[in-house]
Amino acid sequence: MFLAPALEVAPLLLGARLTVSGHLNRQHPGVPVTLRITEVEAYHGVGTPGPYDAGSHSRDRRTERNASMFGPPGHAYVYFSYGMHFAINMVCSPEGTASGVLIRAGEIVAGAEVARSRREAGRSSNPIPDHQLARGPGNVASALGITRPSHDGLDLFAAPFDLRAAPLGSKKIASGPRVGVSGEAGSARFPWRFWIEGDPTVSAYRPGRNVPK
DNA sequence: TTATCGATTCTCT
DNA sequence: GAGAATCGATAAA
Repeated sequence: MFLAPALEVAPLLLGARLTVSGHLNRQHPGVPVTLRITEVEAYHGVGTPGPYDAGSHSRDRRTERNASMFGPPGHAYVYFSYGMHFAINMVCSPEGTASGVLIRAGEIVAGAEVARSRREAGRSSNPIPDHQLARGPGNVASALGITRPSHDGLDLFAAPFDLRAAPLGSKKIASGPRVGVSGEAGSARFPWRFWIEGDPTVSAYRPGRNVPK
């Protein structure tokens, strides 16, 4: 087991509340939406103590895409994925080094109507159940109205964000391999996914390709 | 219930 | 040009 910034921070984010005021989202502005975080993943990058993390965007060097992961801790790294989704990370390591925690899922505890209208925009099928409003990293960003051009690199502890720790109570934390990460980095040797056990908002596990036992 | 597949575009090789 | 830290619909079992 390895110890490094993102790995220390990831479990602490479970149960925390992330509020995003909607005004930066031009397509779907609205009242603030608050997420109770229930699932996260840690990623290591350049300059972070611990093993080489082949699943990390910042595994080798700084690029235009991952630049904010090398920025100050406590800020957002927002990336665009699979041609259609955004996902948000909290940067964890000192400026100049890279590590982050991907916010994978949560429960919408305020602003559910705005979140639902953003999620359902452009789709014509069944209404989305409450527990699926922010299930999966792409859905988290969608429900909160987060995009790369408007939110990448911003401080998570200042407007339009407001991140606050919250006690987890009697809930238990579970951990396991990360979702969709290929190769050894997606194996049980990297149990860097953390979630609140039994919570219905936690996303489904999907193994990456070529993951060894 | 589980498996497969298409959508869509950015990033790096 | 290939692959990607995904999602949701549809098909199969």
